[in-house]
Amino acid sequence: MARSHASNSHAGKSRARKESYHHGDLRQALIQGAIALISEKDVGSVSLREVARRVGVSHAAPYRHFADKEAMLAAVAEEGFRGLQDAMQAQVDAHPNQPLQQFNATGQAYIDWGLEHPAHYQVMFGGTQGNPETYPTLYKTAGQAFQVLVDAIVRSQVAGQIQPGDPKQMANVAWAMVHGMVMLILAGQLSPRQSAELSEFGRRSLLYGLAQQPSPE
Amino acid sequence: MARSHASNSHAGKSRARKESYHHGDLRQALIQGAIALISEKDVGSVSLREVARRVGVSHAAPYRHFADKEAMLAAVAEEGFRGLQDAMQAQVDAHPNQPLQQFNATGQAYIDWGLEHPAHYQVMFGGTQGNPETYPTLYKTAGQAFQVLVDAIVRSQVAGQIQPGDPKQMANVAWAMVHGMVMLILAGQLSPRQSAELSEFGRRSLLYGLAQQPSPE
DNA sequence: GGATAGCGTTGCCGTTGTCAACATTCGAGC
DNA sequence: GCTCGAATGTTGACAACGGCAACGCTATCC
Repeated sequence: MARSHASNSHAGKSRARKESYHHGDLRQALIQGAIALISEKDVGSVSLREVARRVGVSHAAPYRHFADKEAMLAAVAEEGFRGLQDAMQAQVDAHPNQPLQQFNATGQAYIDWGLEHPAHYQVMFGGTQGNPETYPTLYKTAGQAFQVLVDAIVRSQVAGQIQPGDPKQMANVAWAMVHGMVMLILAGQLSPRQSAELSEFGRRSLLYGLAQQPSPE
Repeated sequence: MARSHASNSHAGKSRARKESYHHGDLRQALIQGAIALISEKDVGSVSLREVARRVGVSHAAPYRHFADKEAMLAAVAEEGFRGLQDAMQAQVDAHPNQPLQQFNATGQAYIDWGLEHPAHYQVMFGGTQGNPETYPTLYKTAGQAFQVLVDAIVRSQVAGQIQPGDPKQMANVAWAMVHGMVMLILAGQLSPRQSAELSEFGRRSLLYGLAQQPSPE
């Protein structure tokens, strides 16, 4: 629309989308296009060709950047883990010097992120799991997100607000809990209001336990 | 093996696979074939046509029994929930009059089942979730499996081994936990030995809590 | 300024999900 | 027992898809 009289004379990148044969950063454009597409339709019905169409390149162009469709989805998943990590880290930063608050808020941020990006979340966990060797950077990125949780637990332990014990194991348990809650809620068995109650209930259950008597076995 | 000399002379169903035009129970055969196929290859690379081939019918035959591929996978998922429920119920039966043991064993049975049927498990949770209306029997079957857990919690409450409170909510939390653990383990981040440790650690965390001090907030 | 490698395109292949038209069989009512 | 309709299964077709090969454009580096 707005055709400014200012000639975008500077050659370089400002021309951006002009019909240049080369795209500049197609790889990133494909990932973003795929994320957009996935959030509109469901995961299964996403095709490499439609992503390419959306971005405005030919159907085979993606193969210059990804070995196959699975590799592209792995990149999408990786991007998801980055977003998830950012959301969790933001809560850590929002509660300085309050380790247990950080732990709680981090878990809630995880749940919220999953519920806000259901399809993307499914790509992150429904896809190619099993062999970390196949997509090492994906594996590494997921591990970094996980580390945010571990760190919050360690700080809570130092502050005496969480029991001593292997923080990684504790983080596994906490992660399992929030992950399971996201899946259950996405499975459609709970209303949004019930979801909020569940997350609070889950938080308390994990921290303080369900058992009546403290003697194990 | 044991080939009895008893002639299967009675015409009817015993002939089973004879080249009859009609299959007898194609629907069930397709479901079983799909389960077999899924457990061999991975979930995504399962095609309706290959299932049909495997069962020995034409590529369009499945459409007499399922609206589309998704509906067939929903039936596969439903079958999975039945198996899962059976595995859990077996543990309940194995520990009569020991409610908390039932609760623990039920959770472990859930995890074991998921780890033993990874691909099938992914169909159950990776697939068409969201609108219970679409596949009501699937929704109902999943709910029945869930109920096994709820019942075990109620009995534990009656026995004074689990705190009073909404058992359904508690079951949600427990389900989230075991489900999350299965997903984490299937994601390949843990060795089998670590998995066993995790499940025990998770059980204790859920029952007795992670927090150092019992005062909330 | 010409080679070269990176990036994108076109064209093609086999496979898939799905539909429509046709064939076979089973079972109910005469 | 025969006929006829409803189930059930088959064949053939179509568009879309993932993936490969062969080719074209263009930026860069000597």
